[in-house]
Amino acid sequence: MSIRQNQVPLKFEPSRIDSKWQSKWAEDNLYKVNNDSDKPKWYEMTMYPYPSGDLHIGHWYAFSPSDCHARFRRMQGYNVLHPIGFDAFGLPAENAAINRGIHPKTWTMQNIETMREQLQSLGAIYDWNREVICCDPEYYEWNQWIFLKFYEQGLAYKQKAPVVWCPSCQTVLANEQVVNGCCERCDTVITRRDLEQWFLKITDYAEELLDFEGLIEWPEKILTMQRNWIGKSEGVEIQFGLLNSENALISEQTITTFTTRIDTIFGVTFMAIAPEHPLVESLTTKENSIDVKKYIEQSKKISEIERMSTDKVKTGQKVGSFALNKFTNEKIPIYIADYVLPNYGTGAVMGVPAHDERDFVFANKYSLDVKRVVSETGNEDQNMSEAYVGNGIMINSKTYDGISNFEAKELLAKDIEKKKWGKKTTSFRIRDWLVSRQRYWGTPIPMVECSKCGIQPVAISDLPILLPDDAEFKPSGESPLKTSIDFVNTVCPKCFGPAQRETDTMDTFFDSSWYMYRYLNPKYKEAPFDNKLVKSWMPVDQYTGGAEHAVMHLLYARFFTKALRDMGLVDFGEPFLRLFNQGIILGQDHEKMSKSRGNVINPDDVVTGMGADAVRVFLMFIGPWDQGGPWSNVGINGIARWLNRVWTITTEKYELGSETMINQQTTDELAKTLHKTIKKVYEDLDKFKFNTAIAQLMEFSNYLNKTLNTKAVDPLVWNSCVRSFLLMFAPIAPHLAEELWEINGYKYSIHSESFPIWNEELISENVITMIVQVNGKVRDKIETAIGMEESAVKSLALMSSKIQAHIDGKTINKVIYVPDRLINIVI
RNA sequence: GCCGAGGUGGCGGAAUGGUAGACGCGGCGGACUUAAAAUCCGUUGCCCUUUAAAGGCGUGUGGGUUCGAGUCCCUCCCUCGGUACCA
Repeated sequence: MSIRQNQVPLKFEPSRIDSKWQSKWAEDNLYKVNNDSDKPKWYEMTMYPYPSGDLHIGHWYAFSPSDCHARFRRMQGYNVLHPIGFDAFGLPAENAAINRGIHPKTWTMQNIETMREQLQSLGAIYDWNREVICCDPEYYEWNQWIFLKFYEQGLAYKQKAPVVWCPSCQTVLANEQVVNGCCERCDTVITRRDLEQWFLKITDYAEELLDFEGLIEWPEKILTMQRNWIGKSEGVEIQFGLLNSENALISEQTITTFTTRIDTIFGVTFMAIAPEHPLVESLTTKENSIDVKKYIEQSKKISEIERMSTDKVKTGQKVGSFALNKFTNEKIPIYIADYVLPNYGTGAVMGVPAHDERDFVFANKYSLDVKRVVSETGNEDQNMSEAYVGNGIMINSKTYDGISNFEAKELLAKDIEKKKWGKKTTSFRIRDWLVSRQRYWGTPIPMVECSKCGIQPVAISDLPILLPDDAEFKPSGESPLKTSIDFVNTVCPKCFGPAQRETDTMDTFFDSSWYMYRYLNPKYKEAPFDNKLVKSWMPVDQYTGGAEHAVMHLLYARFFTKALRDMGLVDFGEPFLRLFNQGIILGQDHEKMSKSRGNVINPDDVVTGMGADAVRVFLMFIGPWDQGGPWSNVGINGIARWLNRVWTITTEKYELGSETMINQQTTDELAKTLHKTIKKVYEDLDKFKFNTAIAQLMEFSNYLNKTLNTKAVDPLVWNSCVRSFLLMFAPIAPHLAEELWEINGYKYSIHSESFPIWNEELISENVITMIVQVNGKVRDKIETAIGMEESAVKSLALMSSKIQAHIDGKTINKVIYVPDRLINIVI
């Protein structure tokens, strides 16, 4: 794919120009960002890449438009910080190490080397002095520092939690390593294991994370996804009594369920609890114990697989005991069922088949009663073919009959609280963030376990806790750090006796939750970030990146900033004020790019042949940035042609011949076109509408081309048009713009210039094309002066022979007049 | 299933409720050339028409609102993305 057929030859040497300016900019520190500036600040960030070792076209699609936007802000007069770094910890490094025997550190650092070079070929305004590499101890030391702060605040805690386990590889798997319930590497069916693991209490912030007030401009789609992810629902917790099969109360104990539909309490016909529920054992009667055990075993194994592949198979197992509905005094059977999740609500569900789809399916399968208690407009039929989940009037609910179910919800909740049977409560879907990874290539969690003092935090003065080089990271069934004796054996920070280090490492989302602070001064030694710089630069004004990070990364980052704020470390609550999500670049076949499809485009090949600017411009031109779109080897030729034309227009000698006449009208028209162009390009770049901005510039260059042929304007006017054009071109095609700026004899650098400003007066028209419609259909167009009266336009329109032909003596019922736009004659 | 985005020429895509198809690709015709490529000029939604003029039809489907709908409302179909037993 390195040689494309029918490639349009360029009039300039792109590789020469690219490297010429890239090295000049670097030498001059042109893009070094000054922290002290009179200009207003603009912090524009793009999500940093994982150093996979190869910069693919998707990276170009993410980075070149964001660079263009940052450059535009720069030319608008902002002091712009547009940093880049590497998300350098993570699984692929460890996999490469396991497969190829290279140390993860070596592999990662080599990849960063090559990717840094590839990134430089973009010609972006990155300030490389601020590069962040999070596998560097200089960075992860502060991960540990922040972790200790979280621990101090009670936001970090250790608890048993299940992990996905591959019995064959003897290793913990990440969710994405599980394919159809099997290990992606060896295809073995996975199981689960309970391990003591570290969590961050993001749930403390669940309510506040739902508040998006502090954000200026985020896509509604992302907010919805975050809302759903947090999953707030308000309901009632209510206790049920417990009976054995002889109707005797088992104990004073009760079982609590959470429901959002307390209005259906009279329709409860069974209770379903999670197989993991703590009361399962005590509720299981002798005659059911074998079956219950079997069901629990089975759900442990199958649940994950079933969940992924099948839809809504509801199974359960009777435990033998009964629950007592305190409102009806009815005795209802208790089941364990894997559709009830142990970690949501109370892990127990009151089954109301008539008004819940899942309960309905379950009741059908086990022949349980269906009892309708909410009536949809008078329908009291008890033979239901499906659950009725809507609202209505209460029936079969004793004293609550006849009122709306909304009202009943309120009354019942109050009643329950009065009787002390339960309480109103709010439930969240979001769970605490599990940050422990049983992996080598990550930040060591700075904790120590002492047999005398228990879990102890490492002293801040002992940071960083370095990742040892000698750990065996090949899978063994334990955290790899356990194999480094020197690492594990340490001294208790409290009693100075022998102790062991925590051997889990941190989730890489920990790194990316605060890297925006570190960019400000990645070398800062006193703290994770320099407060003075945080005050002047944060929060990030514009963040761009893929929508795949809608919930995890973006939610974690918001949580971090709120937690840091509550510790008094920052004084704002949102890290990213504006967010824009780019789409996905597709292959030429309109399919997602993948090696197996063979439709991958290697940007290096194209850049070598056509230059960075051609690639940048094409990627921005194919369509709206947030929609993504297909690459095209043929389509990029159009860009090459355009760049050639730009080259010609801006380098050709413009001189008036002896017989050339300067035409005032042509000059005025050119000025108007220029100013219209400036307005359109300015407004489009502002809103990330690169495709239409470029289209407008193309139109303008076509117009300039015509002017070049007629030479009917003064050379001074011509030169100022070329100058303005180049300035608009600069953020889009920075190398070529700089070269042409130099050829035209302007002072280096174009990238230190301001974006042109348009003059609204020059844009206003005095003659417009009036559309004349008959019955809403365009029949003629007439030139009229601006601001013409309706009556005048009407008589002009009626004079048109084309219009006459359509009216043809019929009576005019009505005339719609839109000033300076159209007139519609209705007959 | 639910949530979100979208469906416009041969293709990528433009269009504050007011000229549908900007800009570009591709195609066609011409100029230049021994020739080809490149370049330049012209042309290009479909139908009818020898051509032109003049019509007619056209933004996934079917309805509606409006003087006027790609755009607003309702029904359905399809594509893509996200998410999933949340009680």
